[in-house]
Amino acid sequence: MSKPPSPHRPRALAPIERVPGVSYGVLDELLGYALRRAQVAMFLSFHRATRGLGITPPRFSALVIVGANPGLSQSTLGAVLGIARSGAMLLADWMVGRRLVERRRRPDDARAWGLHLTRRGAELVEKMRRAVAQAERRQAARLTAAERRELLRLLEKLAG
Amino acid sequence: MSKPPSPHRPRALAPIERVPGVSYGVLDELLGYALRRAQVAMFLSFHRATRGLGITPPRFSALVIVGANPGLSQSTLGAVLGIARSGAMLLADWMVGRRLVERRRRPDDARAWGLHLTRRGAELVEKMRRAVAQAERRQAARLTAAERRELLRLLEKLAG
DNA sequence: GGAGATTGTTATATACGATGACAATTCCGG
DNA sequence: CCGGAATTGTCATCGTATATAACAATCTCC
Repeated sequence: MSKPPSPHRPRALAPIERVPGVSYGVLDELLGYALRRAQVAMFLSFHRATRGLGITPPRFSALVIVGANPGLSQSTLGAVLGIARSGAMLLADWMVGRRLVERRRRPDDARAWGLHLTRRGAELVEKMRRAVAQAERRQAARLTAAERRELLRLLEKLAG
Repeated sequence: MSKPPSPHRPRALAPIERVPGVSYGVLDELLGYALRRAQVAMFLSFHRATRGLGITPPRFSALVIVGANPGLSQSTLGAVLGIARSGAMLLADWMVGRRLVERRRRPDDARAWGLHLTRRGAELVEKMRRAVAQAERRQAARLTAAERRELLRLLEKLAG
């Protein structure tokens, strides 16, 4: 069993433009490559829309998840986001440091913390939610509403 | 102008499973989130299929691009992949170190190198191409052929 | 010919995630 | 109810991939 390399990462802070005069070979036929280009485009749109909120997609996801599941443990947060416990802790530290989230002891399990949005956190989530929705709308403006729904459906189906 | 945070990265080496009993809130409606889940799934499929070849998606892309554009400069390679010159150089170093690619002086420009696949590189690209195509086929088996084409089309349209 | 852009290179910094260890606590089979 | 196994949060450490900034050599264009 070989050790897996690090996952495929969108690295660009600028759109990945097609370079004129360059042939892309088999890349043009591959879902993986198209997926990455689309993700970089969405990331940039996200970043533009949330500039100044100090947020990133993982942080946004974490806040939304905590908001939707009060009392969630850090381990479960990590599982939901697909990261290790240690990473979930750093994320929680960040949220707590900004007073967006509180750690409360759980009566049922003295090992675990329960994560809860503060009032401040809830307000920020709402602000972010609007900004992100706008970013989505702007980027997805390249598609019709029906195409957007279809794309969402196909992505879910592909990811399983 | 705030400094951009690092781009949205798929971090998981395991599929991002839905955790039962957890609500995903607004995330379920967002293209960005669906895109990431799909990309992680494709990355895992890629990794499984190319295990042992010591390859990653960026390296694969770089080799394909060099193969399709003999004599390409490192700067252009970086532009195509959407990374900085310095990163393109590391990628080139890796390819040259494995004797998959040669740097040849260009008669028209003494600053730039021209990158060329070696015979060994061309053979590896062909082997990889087959493995990656198989990975795509296996993962995209969740979709019909028509759905796969439609997904590709929508992703291209979204990325612009 | 010279100013300014481009190319490759190097050094440095940063961000994010994994891994592996640890103590406290909980769970579970007997 | 007891003791081993699993889980939780924490910490220290490592690895990878990126960016940025500087530099010399070279090219472009006026």
